[in-house]
Amino acid sequence: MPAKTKETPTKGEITRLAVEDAAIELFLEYGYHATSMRQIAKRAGLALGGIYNHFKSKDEIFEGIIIDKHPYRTILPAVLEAEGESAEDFLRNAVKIAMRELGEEPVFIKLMFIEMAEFNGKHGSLMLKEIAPKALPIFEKLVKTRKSLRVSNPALLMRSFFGMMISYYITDIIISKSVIAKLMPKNPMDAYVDIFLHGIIKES
Amino acid sequence: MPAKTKETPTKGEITRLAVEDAAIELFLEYGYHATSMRQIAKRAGLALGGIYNHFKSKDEIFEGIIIDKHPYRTILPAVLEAEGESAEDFLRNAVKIAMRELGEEPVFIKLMFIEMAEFNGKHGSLMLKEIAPKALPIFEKLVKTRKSLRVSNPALLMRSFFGMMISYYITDIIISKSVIAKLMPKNPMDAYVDIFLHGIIKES
DNA sequence: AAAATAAAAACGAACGTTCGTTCATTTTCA
DNA sequence: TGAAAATGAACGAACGTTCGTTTTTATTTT
Repeated sequence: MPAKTKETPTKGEITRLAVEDAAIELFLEYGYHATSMRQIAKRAGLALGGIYNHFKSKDEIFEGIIIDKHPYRTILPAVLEAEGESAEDFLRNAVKIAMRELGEEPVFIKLMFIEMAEFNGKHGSLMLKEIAPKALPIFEKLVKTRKSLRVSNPALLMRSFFGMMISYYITDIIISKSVIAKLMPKNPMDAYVDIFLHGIIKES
Repeated sequence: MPAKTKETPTKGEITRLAVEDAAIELFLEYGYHATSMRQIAKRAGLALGGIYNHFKSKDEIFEGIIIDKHPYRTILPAVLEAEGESAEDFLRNAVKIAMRELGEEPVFIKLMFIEMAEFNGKHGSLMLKEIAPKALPIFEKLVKTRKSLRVSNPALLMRSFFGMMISYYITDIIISKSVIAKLMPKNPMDAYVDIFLHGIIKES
């Protein structure tokens, strides 16, 4: 019999996950403070008091969520395995992988809004401290080894890369229900990445 | 005697502004739902009930704020007056003007977070509908007349432009208290705009 | 200019509701 | 058979809003 690596989840673990899933849905829809413990309990399918067998407080639910849904869990490791001959290939692949992991609805991006809007960035440093140390070396290596890069500052390159990703999803949310969305190219993300790589100005 | 263009503000107008100013500060710090009417009243320097002589509800305060602080009020008109021989000059100037109007602390950007996080984009369409119709023609003209542009889709160009601005402020907020901020170039916005204009890849 | 007056503004107690959390108890699970 | 999990009533606190009243302001009339 192998050492117990992954037993069948216990009842408590199932409930705990159900609470987190319910809370995510509600937080994304109404925000953190406008979501009540009663709503969470109802959607998770248990009584109000039952939540407190798995979480000490409402805050702890949110913290549990941002830990479980944190990009360093799945997205970052996947992105770090991106490959490519040139810097351009590498970054294109990295974006593709990140998008695949983020999925259609970028839960983490929206959680970031909530965190910034309702917690004033209280958990922000935690979020960043997990990502930056892992990602920065990649961009440092990129700058050093790929001569095809115009940008020589790794931190700036990293900021620009993540900024591009974030701004894509934000503008997507903002324009998704407007006529502007219909004016976008077929693959807006490809076009977006292309601008990041080559800029908007035609080289003379 | 000139037609009455701007009389001295009445008492009510002064109080109304004081309430909005107090509310902005608190909303930016704690978010909308975590800010109470009592906090707003206290900071504005009047009694709880007094607020309701100027606003019908808490929601109406927020709406009053996003109308007063809306970019189409001051930022957009200023940006639309940007000039420049080439598209690059024009866009560089536009960014400079936008930054000057946004100021050090981009209140509108943070209000946008609150709106997205706590109102699920309820006012979003209003925000966009005011900006897009006014800004899009500028980018259309830009694409048509400036042959130096790689990007031919005006809507994409506009989205990319605003996305770049937004992502600059977001990443600034995120990294401002981390070591990454110290790794940035002297003028990060200039470097950021440069990437937007020319991309990160060196043309062969 | 002073007095009168009606509207606007300010006040703070009070209302009904909802909030997050606790608790004693019962049920389910290992 | 003990521990873990689930229950829902209960608690005190805080919420947005209302209300009757008083004070201040702005305008009109002396």
